[in-house]
Amino acid sequence: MQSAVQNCVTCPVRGPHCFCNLSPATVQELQTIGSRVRLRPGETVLREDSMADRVYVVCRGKIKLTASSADGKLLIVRIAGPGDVLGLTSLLNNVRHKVTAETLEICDLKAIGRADFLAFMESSRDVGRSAAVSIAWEYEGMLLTARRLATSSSAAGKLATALLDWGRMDGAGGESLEFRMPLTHEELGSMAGLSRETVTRLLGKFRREGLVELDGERMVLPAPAKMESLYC
Amino acid sequence: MQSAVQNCVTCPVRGPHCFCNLSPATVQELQTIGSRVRLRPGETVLREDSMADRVYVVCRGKIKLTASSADGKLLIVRIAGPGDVLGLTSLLNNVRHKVTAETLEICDLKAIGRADFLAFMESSRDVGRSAAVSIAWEYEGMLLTARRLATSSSAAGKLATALLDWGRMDGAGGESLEFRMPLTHEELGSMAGLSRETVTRLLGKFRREGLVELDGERMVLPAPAKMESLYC
DNA sequence: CGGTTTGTTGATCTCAGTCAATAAGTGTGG
DNA sequence: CCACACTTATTGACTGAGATCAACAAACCG
Repeated sequence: MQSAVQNCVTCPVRGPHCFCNLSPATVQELQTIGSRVRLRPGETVLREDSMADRVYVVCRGKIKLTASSADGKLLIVRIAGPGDVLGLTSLLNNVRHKVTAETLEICDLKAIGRADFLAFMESSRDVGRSAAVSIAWEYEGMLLTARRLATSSSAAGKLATALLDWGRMDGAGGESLEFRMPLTHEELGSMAGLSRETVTRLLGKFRREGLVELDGERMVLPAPAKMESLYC
Repeated sequence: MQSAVQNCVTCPVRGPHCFCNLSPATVQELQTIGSRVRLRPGETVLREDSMADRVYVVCRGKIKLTASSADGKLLIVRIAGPGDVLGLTSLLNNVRHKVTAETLEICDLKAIGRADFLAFMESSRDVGRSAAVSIAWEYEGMLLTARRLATSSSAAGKLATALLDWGRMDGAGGESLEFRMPLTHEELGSMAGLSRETVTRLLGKFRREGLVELDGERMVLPAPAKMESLYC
């Protein structure tokens, strides 16, 4: 039980789009509110259509966000990581959640009730700013997703763009992109709006063309530029 | 030249997701910064790939936001109206614009330079909050768009969902949705990810089925629930 | 072990994109 | 007012990409 991130003040998670990127005084205050939660892989953090009565700050682990349509088809919205906030947009809009969040790994979260969070936002001016930056970052990602879905006409284009987006978000920014790909073909299909079988076929094609290398969960895109020019 | 909205303090635009929904003192300050711009229909407010060096608050008129892919296909992101802010997410993320904004009518805008806006945000705590709420609202809309694009498999589903989304955003919330539809078939196609011809065919089909009534720019969806259950 | 999820490949079929031709509307200038 | 150009809408025919169905292999797991 020692390894949970216990202290916002000493926590090293401070990316540029990280919600916790606050002034020292405000971090102190953040430390005093909310409660810590530890979840095992596969647990549900928040559920579509439920009321947004609290927000969760991700301290450790990755969390899959999905949105579903009436007939059960899924869209993988994004994979949230440390520094992200879950449920914030729904809470601010005072509407029900439109996404389901499910842990992929062991996760540490900080849960903050609605009233506490709003009070926190009123109390320090950098909270609103940080929330805005955080949501703005999510928004830009969502925009890329929507554009990809709307404008890539071919299945190859959709899958290639989805892989490139993922790799650029997750991996190092070198010439060849290398990253973990924990999703099944079915889930990749959900991201790109394709069927499971089509994902299999296309990955095979990409591999034969030398655009994708696969080794278990490890995925490498050796020539992202070429991939983009060919299919996107 | 009298009709331009000249004063933030007396301006009546104060929706729940409106950026200008600020405390009186902050509105006073807003009034003192930035400069007013009037644009005619069809003019460009901001351009994809340009730097986000200012934000625009929409005071009057409607503005079409589009995102384009490498091969020139368009996605209509949304139609912005009074109280919306343009360019805010790009400015906060310090990246180039990912959308192009073009006026549909005569528009009054308030332009605020990057530095001024950031200073404004630092000066009053409700600015950050209001910005966060504003972006959160855009985010939710973007999420709906992406979900629609990803999960509606059939063309009819995509178009029906696009029309329903549009009507619910724009029109009254009664049993039958009635609203202005200023978009051409081509543009509707861009919203839903369809070709122009398919839009024509589907609108004809919907009309024959009594799901859509058209009279010039006026569009009525007499049975949104039925439409949703049939196609979404 | 058996059962379930995941990956792979082939065959078929349908939906919607594309091409083409035409009509209808809209504005412009003579 | 008409001729003209241009945009937008409409309909038909064709075709191809990808979903679906089906069968099976491989991995995973209690």
